Order: sequence, then structure tokens, then C-alpha cells
Amino acid sequence: MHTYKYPRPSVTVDIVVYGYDGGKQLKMLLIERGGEPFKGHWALPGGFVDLNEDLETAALRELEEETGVKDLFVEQLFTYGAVQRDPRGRVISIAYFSLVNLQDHPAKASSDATKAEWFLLDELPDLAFDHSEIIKKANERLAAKVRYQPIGFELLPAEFTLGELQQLYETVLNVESFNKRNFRTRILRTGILEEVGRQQNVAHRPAVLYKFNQEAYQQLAEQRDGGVLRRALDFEI
Amino acid sequence: MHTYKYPRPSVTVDIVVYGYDGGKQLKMLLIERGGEPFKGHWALPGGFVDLNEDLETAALRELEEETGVKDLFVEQLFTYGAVQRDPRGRVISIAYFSLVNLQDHPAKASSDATKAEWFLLDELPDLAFDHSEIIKKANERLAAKVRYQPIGFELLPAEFTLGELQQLYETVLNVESFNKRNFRTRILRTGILEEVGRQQNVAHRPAVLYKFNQEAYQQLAEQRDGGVLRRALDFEI
DNA sequence: CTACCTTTGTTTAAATTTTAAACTAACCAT
DNA sequence: ATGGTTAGTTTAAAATTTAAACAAAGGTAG
Repeated sequence: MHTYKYPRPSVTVDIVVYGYDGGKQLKMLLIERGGEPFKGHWALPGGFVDLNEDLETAALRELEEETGVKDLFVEQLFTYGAVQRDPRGRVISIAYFSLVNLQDHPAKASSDATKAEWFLLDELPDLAFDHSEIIKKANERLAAKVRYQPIGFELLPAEFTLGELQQLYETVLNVESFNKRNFRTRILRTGILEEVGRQQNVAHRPAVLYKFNQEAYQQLAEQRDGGVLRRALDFEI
Repeated sequence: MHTYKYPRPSVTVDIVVYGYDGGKQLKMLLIERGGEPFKGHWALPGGFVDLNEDLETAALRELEEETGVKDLFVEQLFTYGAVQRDPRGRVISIAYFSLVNLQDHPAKASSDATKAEWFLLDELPDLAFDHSEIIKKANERLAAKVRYQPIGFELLPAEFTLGELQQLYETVLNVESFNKRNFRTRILRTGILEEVGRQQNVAHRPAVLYKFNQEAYQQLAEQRDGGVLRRALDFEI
């Protein structure tokens, strides 16, 4: 038992993980809750923060415990602390956000969660707590992020074509399709792509395969104003 | 006394408030700590969250208690939870962020704080806890925010000239001076300004006075992609 | 009252960038 | 060989941006 002079809230983390498999829609990783409250409901992976671990560490630990998904980068999304958001009492939750390649991150339930599954974004079930609100914010963040940071590094296979990269952008931005010629020239001029070969065995002119140039990608990701990239994508969006 | 089955962290809020008075630099509101730890050191206003108040409410309450500053809009910045960030034990702090007009928000110390003062941004003293890190993040957020949201509503007097608005942008972005003619046309075409009269008694051609068009301003502030505004400012930055 | 100073505000032509049409290339299947 | 399909290039017209030159509206000094 632990005793304090003043009352204290519980603190949890929740993790919003987007997965991509090359298709026209993103997926999201959810768990089915094995305990009360909301037993049997779907929810974001997450749980209580240990006193001797940092917040991000807690997020990664809970995610792996509940879904088996690991080896990913997370970024902080928002902290939810409405007085009544959890029926167990005052619980403040720091939400995290991540993008992964679906092939490398299968979901397998364990411990607290009875199931862990990838859901298509427009087929999400009803969610426990205020998790719908968290996901709404995450969607906004993702749409905003795309505009000032490069995406793809975590979502695509190591080598990919410009067509695949464009498909990803169209998926994330939920746009029909933007001009292929211009996407090409603009993305290439950012310098984040490096040619690594050509497609094999396709029934048409083989596309050039690219990989991300780590250094240029990193630089774009860090410059928070996103000038080059924004200008590169500021069309048809 | 309050007893729990598992240990719990303390939860605080910290508030980064920027003030503007028409000059070439922004100011920031700090307090001198009246109690341990870091007694006598300067720090961001802030304090413990009550269990029956929302996070934002706690931020506004602590700010008013410590500095007398009230009636402002805050937005969440980031949550700091490193294990060793506070010598008193595990303390997780949700940082908030705000912009105010200095004329309307004088600082007057009270309660926990012995002093409350506005500091020029490049003359900040050494700070308690990890507050320097918080301010660094706030500065980044401010610079990023300017690019996709209109600013000025909270920072300028009700009526102002285009010159004053431009001065503000130059101050916030920390740029020398950008093209006056283009600033004019770009800002005007966003439709966020409304003419309300002319300057009086100035030793030169009097400038037109503007106020923000609430509706148009609000709309720009909400559309998270910031298209119009970004294009309006994407020059010389 | 006049000349002049300062800052505001407008017009516009040249430079740059964007857009998308037309075209060319590469591969497989039949 | 021919056709189907997707990849990739060239380029001229359209749109936008940039900044030079200029005009306007006050106050002030003599």
C-alpha cells in the first residue's frame, strides 16, 4: 500500500498505431479488453505507467505486452485528463502515436488483452473510454504531419517505386489521385530519394526502385518549418 | 492521508505565457519560487492538479494564483514525465502555452510565488526543473504555429495597422523585415482583416486601421492544414 | 503658404513557378 | 510482331510571385 498526503491521479499511456500494407486504406491496432471496466470492448493498447519508467518507455512496454508489436518510433500526441474520463476514478492518460509497416508488425494478443487486431480505419468498432476522441486527434495530427514532414520511412518496405510512394500519400491524405508527373518531379527535387535499381518481372515498363536517403530524410523531418517538403506537396491537397 | 494499492505519480501543470507590447521582442512570464525545491529560482508558473478539476482549469487557476494573469486562451504543449525531472519524486507535468497582449495582462505576484515578472525572451534567467526544455519546445511550437494559423488576435490591441501586424510577424519569426508590399497583398487577400478607420495625428500619411474579422480568423485558425495562410506567409520566412 | 520629410499604399512588368498535354520508353502476354 | 499497360520526359501555356517605380497623405520647419 502507498500513502500520500494529498490525493493523486492514476497515470496511463495509450498508443495509436497506424499500419500500412500498400493498400488504399490505413489500419489501426486495437485490443479487446480482458478486464473491467469496458471488459470485452475494443480499445487502444495502453496501461498504467510504472514509477520508475519514462512515459515513452511505458508506452512501448504496454504496446508490446498487449499486442506483441515492438521496434517502432512513437511520438507524443496529447494528454487526456477530463475528470470523468475513466469510471475507476481520476485517470490522466498520455496518448502516443506511431506509424508502422504492417508486414513487419503482426498483431498477437497477450496478457491483459484477450485479442489484438488491425482494423481498417473506416471500420473501427465502438471504443472504450474516450478513445474515439483520441483517435480523432491522431487522425488530425497525421494529416497535419504529412504536410511538414516526410512520411514513408516507417510505412513502406525498404525499396519502393514512386507509384507506391504516391499511393501512400493518397491513402494518408485520403485524396483520389494527384498528378503523377508533378508528384514525381517535386518529390525527386527534395532529394530524399535514392535510386537503387529497377523492378523485375512486371508486365509493363519496370519502375525505378528507390530507398530513402537517411540523411536528407532526417534533415527534412527535423526542420520543423518543413519548407521544401511543404512546397513539394502543396498541390492537389 | 490517501492510500492506494499501487504507487502513483504527482501531476502538475506548467504554463508558458508569451506577451507582446508592440516591440521587437516577445516577453515571457516567470515566477520566483517561494518554496523548496529550487526556492528563490525563477520558474514557469504552475502547480499541482486538483483531482476534481480538468487539466486546463488547473493551468488557468495556478497561473492566476501565482501571477494574477487571467482571461486567456491556453493550448496544450507537451507532457514531461522523465523519472528524475523533479527532486521531490515522480512528477509528471502537462505544459500549456499561451499568447497575450502585455497591456491587458500585468504581472503581480501572489501566494506560492514571491515575484512574477515579464522577461525579454533573450534575457531569461536560469530556470528550475526542466523548464528550459519546456520553453525550447514552446518556442518551436510558436514558430510552427505561425505558419499555419493566424496570430495577432491575442497579441495586438483591438485596432492596428498593417505595419504593426507586420512588426509582430517579424518579431515572432525573428526575421529582419520582409517585403512590405507583398505582406500587404497577401494578408489582405486572406480576408481576416476589416478596415475600421484611419490613424490620427501621425507625422506621415495615416495608415488604415484594421481589426480582425472574427469569423474569417476563426475559420483560418481551425482549418488545420492552414492552406491559405501558409501560402500568404510563405515568402521571406 | 510652400517645400520637404516620412510612411502608406498602388500599379505593373519581368522573372519564376506551376500545370498538364503530348509524347516516348520498357516490359510482358498473346 | 502487336497490343496492353505502366513508367518516365519534354515543353509550352497559364498562373503566380517579386520587387521596381511611382503616387498619396499627412505633419513640420521656415
